[in-house]
Amino acid sequence: MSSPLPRESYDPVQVLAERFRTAIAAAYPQAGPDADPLISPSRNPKFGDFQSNAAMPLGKALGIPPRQAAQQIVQHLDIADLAEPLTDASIAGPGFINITLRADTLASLLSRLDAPSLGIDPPARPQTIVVDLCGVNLAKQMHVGHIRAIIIGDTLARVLARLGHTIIRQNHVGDWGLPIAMVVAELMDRAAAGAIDLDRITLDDLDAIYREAQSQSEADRRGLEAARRWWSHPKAVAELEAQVAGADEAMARAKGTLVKLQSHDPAVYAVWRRIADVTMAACLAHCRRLNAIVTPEHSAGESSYAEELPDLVADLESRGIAQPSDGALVVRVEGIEEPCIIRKRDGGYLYATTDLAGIRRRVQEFGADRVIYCVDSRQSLHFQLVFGAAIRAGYATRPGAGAPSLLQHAAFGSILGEDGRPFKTRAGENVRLSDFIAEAVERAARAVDQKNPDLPERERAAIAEAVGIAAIRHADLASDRVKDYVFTFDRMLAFEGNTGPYLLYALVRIKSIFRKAAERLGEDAVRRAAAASPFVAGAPDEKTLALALLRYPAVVRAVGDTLEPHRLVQYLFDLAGAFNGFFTNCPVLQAPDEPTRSARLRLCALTDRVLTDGLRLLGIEPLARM
RNA sequence: GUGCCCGUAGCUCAAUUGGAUAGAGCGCUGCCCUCCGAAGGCAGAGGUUACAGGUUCAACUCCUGUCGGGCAUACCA
Repeated sequence: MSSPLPRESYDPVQVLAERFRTAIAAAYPQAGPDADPLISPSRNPKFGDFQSNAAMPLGKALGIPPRQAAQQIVQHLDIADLAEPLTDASIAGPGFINITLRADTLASLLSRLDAPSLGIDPPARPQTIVVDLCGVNLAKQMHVGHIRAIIIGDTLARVLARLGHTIIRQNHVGDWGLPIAMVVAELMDRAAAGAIDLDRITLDDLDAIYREAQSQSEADRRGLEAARRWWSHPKAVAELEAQVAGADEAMARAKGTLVKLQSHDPAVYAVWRRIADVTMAACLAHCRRLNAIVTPEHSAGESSYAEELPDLVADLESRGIAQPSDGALVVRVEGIEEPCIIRKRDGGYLYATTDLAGIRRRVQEFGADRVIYCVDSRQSLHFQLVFGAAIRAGYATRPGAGAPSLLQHAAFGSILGEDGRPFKTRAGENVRLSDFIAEAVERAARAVDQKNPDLPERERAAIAEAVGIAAIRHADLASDRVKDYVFTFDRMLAFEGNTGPYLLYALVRIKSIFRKAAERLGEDAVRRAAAASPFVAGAPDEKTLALALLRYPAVVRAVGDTLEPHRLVQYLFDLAGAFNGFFTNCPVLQAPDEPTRSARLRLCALTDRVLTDGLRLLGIEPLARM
């Protein structure tokens, strides 16, 4: 079948845009070649498949009634080979031009889409993109708060890689500084006293010690200040002063430990190493279970920047970018009142200092064109300051490049409980990530046992794991990244409506069709039909499905541009819905004739591929049965 | 105090970045399995998009103000 379409065009929006651009240029040469055809899929099927909104701004710019402009455009428009003939009724409202594609156009667009790339071709100039994700701290148990940085970061990395860019994942590990030194010191004491066995220490133990040390030093200090201000009962103050003296002593000891750590004192370093190993083993295991690609090679601790910091600060100071302020050293960023503090009065460095070193390494050593930080939205001021400082310092510019690389904070909101407050256990504690995942999988297991008790137990367990993880990832990606979202297990694992399992289920139905088809028609016949039958998009549900499929490449690109995974989730929900409509109204194996059956088999195969591709971008592993 | 983010159906969320009558899911009321998996589909009810102005052919979307909520605000990460 010879097609009138340009070879490379699978996207109806682009094909139509080209034709409209030509028509506009012919009708209104004075509008210039840049006049935007404003093609978009129609929201409402009764307005056809696509619409052009070009006439309104054009009419405005040229002082012509928009409907008249629309008529002029239509008169010069040559799309008879693609679309149903345009009539007076095609121009609606203030000047919308409605287009309904011909069934054979849809068929040939679908066959273009049905290439290995699924319409997502490598960019002219692939970028190197660093994605900062996960972000754990040593000696701290992971909790639900971490899943967003893992899941969103992993998804964005997958999408950008799919778009053909080179991705460098970076798990920025908080493994340095006084808090860690305190844990090291405490651990060494306890080990020396024979109270613990370093070889058998768990992350839970470390977490407990960390929190003890942390709360002690902070609470005492705050208590003393409050006491001085409010009570000022001499005895109470004296008592607290004694406690703070104890805390100060612990602090002094931690500082000593930190110095030894920095000089790689073997005994101290070994304990620190042990803490890092225990923490990272747990972290990477969690990531793996969540289907997030984070490995040791992706992990760079703050410790790896420690030695660069004095030189970095000296560099900023000598070039006059950093200036003293109130004893500290700061970088001023235009338009922001707060300064970016890079060295404390006592000479210590801060996380902003480390992040500056991080940007320098990522841009200048790794050659990043773009650095994306998947971090909590509460850090947004911090990143504004650090980005501003890095750009001022030139650290964000690749050697030889004219302009700074793109630094982006892909900020995300918090996970809230049903009461609208941060998601916590009944006791008010953070929900441990392991408990959280376990509950999701357990609930999924109950559903699988109930709905499909005949499957072997092993398979049921594997399905429950996949469904539970799918539900978690979907829930975390489904709504607008920057907003907080309200989480409940009940809703997430109701398995109805826009959930992970719904998407998996649509795919399971497709797989089931192919299983049955292979039984009845033979594997080879099915494979041939699925790979090469002419597409047909005549029935309404076939057409809806076809239009949904054709949107896929543009959606993936939009996610890469906006860093908003919920667009892909929403799209896949639409696609799954379109397939479910097709499934109920367009029998495949019972199709009225052989050509229809083959065409539908191919449509199923393409839907399978797009759905699978999209789910994988979300880090959701497809299933054959559930 | 200042800055940033947010306010959409009873609940949880969308709205192709300024386009037509604001859409889904849950819940509610009814249907649809002798037919490829009902974790599905179809239909119904449910809205002054917090409020008041403004910008324009067109505003949930942009601007100003008010109210309400969250977060952040110099030496912790």
